[in-house]
Amino acid sequence: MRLARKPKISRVRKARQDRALGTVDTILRATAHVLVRDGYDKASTNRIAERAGVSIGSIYQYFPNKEALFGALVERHIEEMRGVLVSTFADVLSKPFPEAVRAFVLAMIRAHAVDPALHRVLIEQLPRVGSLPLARVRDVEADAVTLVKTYLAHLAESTSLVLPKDLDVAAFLAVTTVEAATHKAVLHERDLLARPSFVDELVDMVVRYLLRDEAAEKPRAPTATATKISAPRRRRAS
Amino acid sequence: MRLARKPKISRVRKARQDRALGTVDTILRATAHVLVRDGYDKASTNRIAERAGVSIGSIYQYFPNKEALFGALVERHIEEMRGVLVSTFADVLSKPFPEAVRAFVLAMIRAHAVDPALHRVLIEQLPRVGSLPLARVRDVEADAVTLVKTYLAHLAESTSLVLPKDLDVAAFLAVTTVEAATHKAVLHERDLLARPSFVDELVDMVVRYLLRDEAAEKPRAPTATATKISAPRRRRAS
DNA sequence: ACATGATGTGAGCAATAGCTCATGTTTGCT
DNA sequence: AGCAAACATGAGCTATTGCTCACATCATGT
Repeated sequence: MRLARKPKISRVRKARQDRALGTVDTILRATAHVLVRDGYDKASTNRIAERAGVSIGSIYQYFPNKEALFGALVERHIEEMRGVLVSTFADVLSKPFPEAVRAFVLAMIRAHAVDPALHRVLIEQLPRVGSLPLARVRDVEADAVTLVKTYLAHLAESTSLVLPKDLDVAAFLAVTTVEAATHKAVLHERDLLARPSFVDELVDMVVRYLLRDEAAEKPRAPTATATKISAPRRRRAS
Repeated sequence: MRLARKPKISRVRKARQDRALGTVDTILRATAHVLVRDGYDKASTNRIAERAGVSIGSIYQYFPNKEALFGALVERHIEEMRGVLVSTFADVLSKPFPEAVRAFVLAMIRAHAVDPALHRVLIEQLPRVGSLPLARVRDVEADAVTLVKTYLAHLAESTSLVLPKDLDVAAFLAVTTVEAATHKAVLHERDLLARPSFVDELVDMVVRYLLRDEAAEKPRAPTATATKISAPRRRRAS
């Protein structure tokens, strides 16, 4: 209600003792819990404090305001998903093409499976938490697009594979497609997701699109070769 | 804040006179305006009334509560987009395959261009408005998937085209892909959207995926034939 | 043992939200 | 013209929110 007021003095402490670290973690867990259970509207700071078994004062000891509290939660969740993604990307990039796509898809599914319920609420209500967390998500997505684009460029140079001309659009479409499909499937179409054909088809779709050769006829075509590529730029340490 | 209270008596009027119809329209316009300008959190009923140049009382004359107000706005917007979509679908279905896909993509872009700013806020904050409007959006999407699936089934029967085996997944992927790509492009990647290659590539992707023939080599392949198909089921009159 | 800063508490305040209702104004009908 | 119903008003009520601050407790070094 009163998010507009300028902070007079930074009264916010950083946790220095173990006890405090624990409190911060408890608060964030409670935030996630209440958010998932009651939705953003009902997730008042008082309620969160109650759930955490902590006084409201403690929350404002470590977070300047409600927005920062939710921001921290978002940041945490993004880093978790990002961790899953990045840790898989390393060997994704060294695989032959169709397998790399499959690994990419599987990584995306795993990343979305970290905490689906929280992920859902976060995605659905992210902008309400301020513009910063939303920007962070776009950063991650932009990173992915850049990565894929670079990967495709390397592929085009070092192999005989025929790729789309407009790699900007191609990378955007590939990432958007995989992200959207896994996102929607994990959140709303668990039965489709459970079918083996789901991953197969999604991989098939992306491979068929990116590969303009008779090599695309069989996903297992041994035409593609391995390519190393630089890791995605990090904005800060995880 | 006080959405939980049970309605004692339906005090809500239906607009019968022209003046009232105008008031309702003014209120909804103001709701959209404030929502886009200030975001959902700041979009209080008092503020909306002020913007509309109408007293708060008037709002509660036609909407039982804030949720219903936003619900009505969502309903309106959905019907508008749906109108654009459905009106294009008629001739989409009578076209040869690759052209049908292109028309479908263009229709989706047009639908998202109805009121992008409002669409954005609505999408981003929809769930907060209650579960009903969100369900309506899913209905529309589910309709699209069903429609595409039926279309594909007819295609498979009446032509020699080779399609994916799992039509459920195929239809889901096709709709999700086109929806997500156009949605993200319209909202966040206007520069990509502006390139001619955007539509070309998106169409190409879907066509290549759905068509497992040498017929897919050239999007303009004259192999595909026209097929008529029933219109999407409506839930209520527009 | 004691001092000092880090940590934790919770009653309560100012602001604002959604919403009501007593009252006034306009419209349509005879 | 006159009347009833539809329409419109807005001061103000209550609930609740985000947040403060004076104070208590704990952890640690000396």
